[in-house]
Amino acid sequence: MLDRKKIRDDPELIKAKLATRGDEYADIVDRIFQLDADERKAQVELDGLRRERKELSKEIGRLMKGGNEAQAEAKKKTVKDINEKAAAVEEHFNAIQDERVSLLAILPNLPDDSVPVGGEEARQIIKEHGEEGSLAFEGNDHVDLATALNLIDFPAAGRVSGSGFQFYVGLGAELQRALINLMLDIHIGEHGYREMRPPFMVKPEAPFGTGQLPKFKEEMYHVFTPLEQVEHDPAGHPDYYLVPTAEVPVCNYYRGCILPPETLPVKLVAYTPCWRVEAGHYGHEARGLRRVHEFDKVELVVLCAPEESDGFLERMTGEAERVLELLELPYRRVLLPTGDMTFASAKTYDLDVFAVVSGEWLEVSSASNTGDFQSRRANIRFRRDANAKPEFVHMLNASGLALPRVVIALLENNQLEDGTVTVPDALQKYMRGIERLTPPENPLPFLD
RNA sequence: GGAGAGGUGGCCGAGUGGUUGAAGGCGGCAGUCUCGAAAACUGUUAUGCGGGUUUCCCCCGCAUCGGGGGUUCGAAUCCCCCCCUCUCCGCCA
Repeated sequence: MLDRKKIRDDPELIKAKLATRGDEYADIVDRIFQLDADERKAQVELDGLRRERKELSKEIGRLMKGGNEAQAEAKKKTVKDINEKAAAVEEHFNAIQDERVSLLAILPNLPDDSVPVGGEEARQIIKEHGEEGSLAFEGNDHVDLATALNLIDFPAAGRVSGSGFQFYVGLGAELQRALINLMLDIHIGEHGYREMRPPFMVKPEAPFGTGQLPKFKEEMYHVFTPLEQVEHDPAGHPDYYLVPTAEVPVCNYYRGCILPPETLPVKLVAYTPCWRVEAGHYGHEARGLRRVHEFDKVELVVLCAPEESDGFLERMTGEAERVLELLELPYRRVLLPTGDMTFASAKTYDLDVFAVVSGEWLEVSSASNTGDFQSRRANIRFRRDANAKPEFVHMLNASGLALPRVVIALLENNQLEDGTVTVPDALQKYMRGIERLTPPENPLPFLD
């Protein structure tokens, strides 16, 4: 959420900055500017009326005590008139405020000045680590490898849940666990994060806080209480969202709170499954593990003082890179341009890994500084000193990492000509010392 | 799922219709005292929005006692709905 005062102070500047993210925002900013002025005018009027009422009511109390009923009754009439007027002003005020708030909620964050302006073509490759490389033989892609090695049963997932889901089987399932544990251990042990296991279903307020709602409602799975219960109890527990990323529950951990001095920075790491609708993506884009409805991810979240967030973005991105280095995967760091960033972000780095057979760079991490955009929405503040005024914290998140595309690169890049796949050193101790993925002696039949 | 109890400021806790945004205590901060500290004493100590002044200094107003709605000239206080917490029983991984 942008600060309404910023729009009040310099609407043209806000319009210019938002124009780099899309052309639909100028009108909204103008409208908010107008509503803000009207709202304040209405508030002054309303506050004045309420003040009058308050004073008169006190006076009535005094008159009643003094036995002066006739005068009291006369004043009551006056207050009733004031109330009628106030009710009308209040209705007007509420209508303006509702519109202003809902418009403000659909404006994205302002991009940081260091972010390149433009669309996909303006992406900047900041850093490359490792070679794109190629295989000395004709390799298989991850779907064929995962199937041949009895790691992932795609047809079974289709039967049970539909496309976009997977059954990880045997070493495939172990590989998932190993990757999750490796990542968690690195971030906890080497990078000083605290692990958190958040709820996987959240109330609508949570994705509002992080910025998925209201604009991107259609990208999350929505879970409803059984109809019978709702009829029985219309107001109770209306709905939940399945978390699209751990960022949603973890960032909302301190929703509505004022953090005492010495609390910051708060560094949290969480593993969760992530659920995404990903509507409209089929074909090559979605083959195998490229784009799925449910996947595993380890996520880093930092809450810090405003002056520290720039530094944390660099650090967190580096921490995600560390995992790729341990996995010995070639990667590059990309600075996203204004038109490519997610709604809440002021600055984002993506990490892409190279998958040799697919011949593509695949996004496995996204590290974003959201500044005070999310903390305003989720109302998370802190005090520098015991008696200092509360300030909004800065919030950052970074995937560290999302598993499916890591698995793609791991399988494709590490395959040998005999069809087996080597396990990187760092991962072996998480996989019972297994050095190579080979077809099991008695595979679980994958049946079409 | 059944029965009961309860939600007030950073914390504890008073308050059942009229200067109560809220007594009292604890904690925090500042000061006095002290070589210093403790103790004691004094003062201060919620958040948001708005207006004025003006720029971070103050003044003023409004709202907020779990959330929402209602009654009333006036609600922390009365009524209704919801949420949450705790205790006991039941059920269950």
